[in-house]
Amino acid sequence: MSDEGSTASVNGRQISRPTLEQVAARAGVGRGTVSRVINGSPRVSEQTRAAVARAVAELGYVPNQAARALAGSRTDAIALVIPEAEARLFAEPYFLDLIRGVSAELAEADKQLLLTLVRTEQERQRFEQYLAAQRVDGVLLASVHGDDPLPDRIRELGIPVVMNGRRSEAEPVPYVDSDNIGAGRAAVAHLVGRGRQRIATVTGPPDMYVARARLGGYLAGLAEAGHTPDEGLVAAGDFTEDGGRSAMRSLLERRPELDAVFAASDVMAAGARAALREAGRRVPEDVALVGVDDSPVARLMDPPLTSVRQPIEEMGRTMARMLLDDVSGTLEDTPKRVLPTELVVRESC
Amino acid sequence: MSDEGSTASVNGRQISRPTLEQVAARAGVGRGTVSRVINGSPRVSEQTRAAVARAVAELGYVPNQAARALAGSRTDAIALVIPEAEARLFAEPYFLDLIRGVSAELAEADKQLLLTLVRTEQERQRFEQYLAAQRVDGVLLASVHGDDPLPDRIRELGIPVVMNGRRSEAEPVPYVDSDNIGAGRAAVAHLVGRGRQRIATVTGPPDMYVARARLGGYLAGLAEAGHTPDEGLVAAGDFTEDGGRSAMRSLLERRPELDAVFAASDVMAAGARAALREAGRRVPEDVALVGVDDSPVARLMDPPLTSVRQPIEEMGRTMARMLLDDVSGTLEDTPKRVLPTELVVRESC
DNA sequence: CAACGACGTGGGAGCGCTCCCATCAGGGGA
DNA sequence: TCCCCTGATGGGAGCGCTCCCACGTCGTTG
Repeated sequence: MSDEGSTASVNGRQISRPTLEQVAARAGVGRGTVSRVINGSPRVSEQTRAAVARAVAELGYVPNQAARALAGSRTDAIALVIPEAEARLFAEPYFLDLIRGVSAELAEADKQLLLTLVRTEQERQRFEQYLAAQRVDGVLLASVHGDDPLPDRIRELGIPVVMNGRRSEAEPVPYVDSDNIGAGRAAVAHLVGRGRQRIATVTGPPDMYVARARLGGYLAGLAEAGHTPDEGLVAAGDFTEDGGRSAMRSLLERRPELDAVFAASDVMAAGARAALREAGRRVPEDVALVGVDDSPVARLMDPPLTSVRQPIEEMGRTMARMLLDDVSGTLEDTPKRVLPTELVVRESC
Repeated sequence: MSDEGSTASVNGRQISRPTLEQVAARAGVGRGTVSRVINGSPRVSEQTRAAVARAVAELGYVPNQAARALAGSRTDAIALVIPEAEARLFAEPYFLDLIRGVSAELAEADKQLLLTLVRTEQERQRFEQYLAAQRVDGVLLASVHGDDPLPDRIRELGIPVVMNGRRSEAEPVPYVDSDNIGAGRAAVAHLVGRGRQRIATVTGPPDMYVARARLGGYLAGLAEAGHTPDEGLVAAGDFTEDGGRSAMRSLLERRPELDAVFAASDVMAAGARAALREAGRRVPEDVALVGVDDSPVARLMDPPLTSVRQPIEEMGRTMARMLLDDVSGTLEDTPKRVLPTELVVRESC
């Protein structure tokens, strides 16, 4: 009775899960040999390998993860941390796409995805406890603000991290970002190409690098087209629909003659659209509109919104790959990757 | 050197995590006593408890999760399984809301959320391996089709399961669903109240219970209003925008005189909206439209869409709570919970 | 005044792995 | 023929915890 593996009762019946030891007995080999086979070590003869494989199949053996983690001090799990506030704010499919990419990559590497939505400061601290409890081999961080100390703290704990986006131009922690400057430039270039003269922008909150970068792209685009920048044509939003609406109102008040708007997100573009309709401006006849994200709302807007697409899922995959490399020690130090964006033209300009 | 806890190197420096043993030594008590304090056992004197708490704080002790799982055979982790295909199909925020609810509830109970997106049949099988590896204490299943054997298989493994939605009227596995029949009835009652006479419906795929239930609600609503059902007013979609569009086209062809449509999802309603526009029908003047989900696209449609809201986040919370109860053994057998839906009236009817 | 619970406590015995060292055959070179 | 090296294998020693039994030490009861 003492060597039957762990058991669980199901409707009174006992289901028992075999252990390494039992597989070894069945295959007529030692524990170490079975372990070697399971972990794909080359130091096993072909014959033995086959015998062990047979025993594994016959018993339906699956290694116990907890025991592996304890003995080998690695968990085969990765945490993805998403601040709850952001999950509401952002064009919502963003995080689903990101999760999809991360998940796909981790599945290929046979790693588990631990999803952590962080709501409060208290939960943040609890998250650091999890890390200390050695539940994960590495951490992926989505949507970090400019002054967030978490990435550095995690690194201090000796745990590999990769971020989605960066906190500033000179980000010391490994990250994967999309080309936000390029996004702004592409949008402006397109509007200029359509003959627009007075191009405004609705930006994100200035404490986020992504907002500053898109604004930078907008300014660069204007400069390249020989336009003079005008502060009156820049209004700050906060990545919400309401924010987009009021930013647009203030733009219309200050510069009623504007004929195009680059909104730093589709959601803000939707708000801007509403403000334009209020003011009796037609899109695209009177004012052309471009957003960022190419989210489903862009397709559904009236008229459908031209938008700069980010390769979100690909960012997720890249982050996961970088992190796994870091965990396994095959990583260049502090890598940064910036993925290209792409303008998707629809009827709004 | 042999009793210093596990170590990890960080920039060449060594960070060591204390063990129970070390806390015990520091507090001048035995290992068992520290364990009791950590786990909140009442069988410890107040004085000892305080001494241990101090030692824990001084050393920054955090219990090693792998060791706990191995010795205690529980992982404090729950898996949430989402079929990848569905994640694309559905009104996308659906799963984010669900995740949010689950995550909130698990965080309160100090459990981890393991997110599993299942893409292929192969990944499904790998998931069963994970279960066998005892990585999780229980499983939450989202979006199960009528013939899915997975829920039963998991139960056979002796692992607690709760599903989101059900496979049929007589679902043997614990589940949390929303009142889909009530949703259909509410939509029809509203349309009837607005004087609509020829009310059509675009349904989901008939192999999903949720689709049949909403159709059932539609039929019940008609019956309650004294309307005679007409098969020509029923067209099957597949929960996609395209599906909604072609279903609407066929409805218009068969019953050009229809004056209202109940679409079984917002996404299909968006497709139907497009088909109506094509056909020159105005919404709501010629045809009134109601959807289900109350997703962001409903608000953004033109005109904004009346829709039946499901309490998605609340479903997530309820599922998590039920599962945790099941895991801890404090659960009534095979509980079912059906949460109410709510009509959100906008300009589309 | 002895016997007896109750309570608080210490620590042995695992949980199922990985790591690593010792062992054992063979085969080739001196 | 003997020795050494290589490749394959067995199994001890943990990993850090929980479970549980055994051991005082009291206050209480007959």
